[in-house]
Amino acid sequence: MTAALAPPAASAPTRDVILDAAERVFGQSGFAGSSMREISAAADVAQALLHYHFKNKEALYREVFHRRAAVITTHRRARLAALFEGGDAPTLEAVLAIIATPLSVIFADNGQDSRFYLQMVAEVTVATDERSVGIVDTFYDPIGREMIAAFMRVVPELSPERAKWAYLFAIGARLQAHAHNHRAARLGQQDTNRSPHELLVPFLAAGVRAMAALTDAPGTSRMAGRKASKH
Amino acid sequence: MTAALAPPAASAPTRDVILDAAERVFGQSGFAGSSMREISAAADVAQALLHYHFKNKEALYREVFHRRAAVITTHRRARLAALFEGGDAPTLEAVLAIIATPLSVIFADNGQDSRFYLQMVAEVTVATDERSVGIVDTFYDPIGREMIAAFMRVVPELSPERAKWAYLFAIGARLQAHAHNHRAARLGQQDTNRSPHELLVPFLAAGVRAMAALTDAPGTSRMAGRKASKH
DNA sequence: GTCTATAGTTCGATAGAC
DNA sequence: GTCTATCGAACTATAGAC
Repeated sequence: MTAALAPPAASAPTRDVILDAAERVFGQSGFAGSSMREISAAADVAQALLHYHFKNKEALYREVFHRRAAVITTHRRARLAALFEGGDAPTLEAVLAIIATPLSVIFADNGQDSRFYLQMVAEVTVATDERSVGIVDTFYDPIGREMIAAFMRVVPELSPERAKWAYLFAIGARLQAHAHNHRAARLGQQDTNRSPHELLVPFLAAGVRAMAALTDAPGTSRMAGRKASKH
Repeated sequence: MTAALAPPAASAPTRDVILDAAERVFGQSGFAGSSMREISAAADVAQALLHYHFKNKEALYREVFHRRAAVITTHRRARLAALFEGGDAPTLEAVLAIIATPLSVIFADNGQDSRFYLQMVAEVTVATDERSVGIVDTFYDPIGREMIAAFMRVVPELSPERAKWAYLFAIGARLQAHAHNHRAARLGQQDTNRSPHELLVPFLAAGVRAMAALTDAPGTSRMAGRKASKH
């Protein structure tokens, strides 16, 4: 990797310095709660430089997502492909483990760098404004559809409708767990436990299987028999 | 209920008109993305009136939470008490159904009124800034602790640690499901299915039981009980 | 590419008439 | 209690020197 062959011939380092700072600030304060001034101060560059490298605030915001999501989607796609290219069917747990994989594993950092990005993901995932919906549609809908399809392949009894909800429940649980950890860390509370990734996968797997086993009648669950989770 | 005995002798109607508008605007655009001007326009009152009835923007924001959360917490507490006052132990499903109960049931509306409020809850629940954390601590931590305690009563094998994660997973899944529905409604997409409340409870119940049945997480036993981490 | 300076807008909050 | 009018601060974005 000689410096002469840097990606687009533009000054990549400064661009990334800005993106790093933007990720930190946006992650902590959200889109509307962050100012270009604050980001430029965090990046230790002039504010005008943000507009030189990126068109405006929203473009900068989107670029932070683009930089990370491209890597994440590639990673997840590769692991999905690896799971299904073998002869035998993978387990539901293996598919869920892809979603539950911490970003620190994907980006090989100590978790500090990708932490704020996950806050940004959480914001756009629960928000319903146009900007947020557009970002999710662009960067996370494609891999989301592939995950839902994978759910149906490893649990054939799962209807498309329920597979969709399974995915949404999984994303929600994962982001909430992260927010809680992030919050605890921010408050300086010592985390008595490790992150709940070991709990998340079994939790979600059992939930998905239960949904697949549900008969259609709503409200008649009565006791929802405990027969056989086939594991 | 004669009008003469209205709650605090202050002009309650106008206050509520403002709170309704604030809920709508805050729910759609978040705290930082909403302006007092926009809220006053939505309420069709002068902007100065917002500052007369509420000290400032943040106080107005908190008051929206206060108005709703008081009712929600009372409702959940009553249902928890009703569950446990009987002689026999309630099911996990019954406890989870309290969390999954739509706000439209609690407030007896058609779901339009409380929809934006749930967006506000989602925002502060995933965010980690001081304002959001403070609101969750004030309005949702108490009932959250009671819910976690209830989990442990109906599933005695559940450790406090895992009960906490179960609660967080449940909240995350519920809010994510709402955001998806809200988003679909905003985009004018017809919802082919009903809200996933019938799916949510069995999903969560199976997940919680699976967590309770887990032997100590694989590969974690070694880390347990070491002295304070040096960080 | 990076800076300083600033134009033009919007914001939260207040003063004061009624 | 409710309004109009406005202040001062903060914001995004751009112009232009280097």
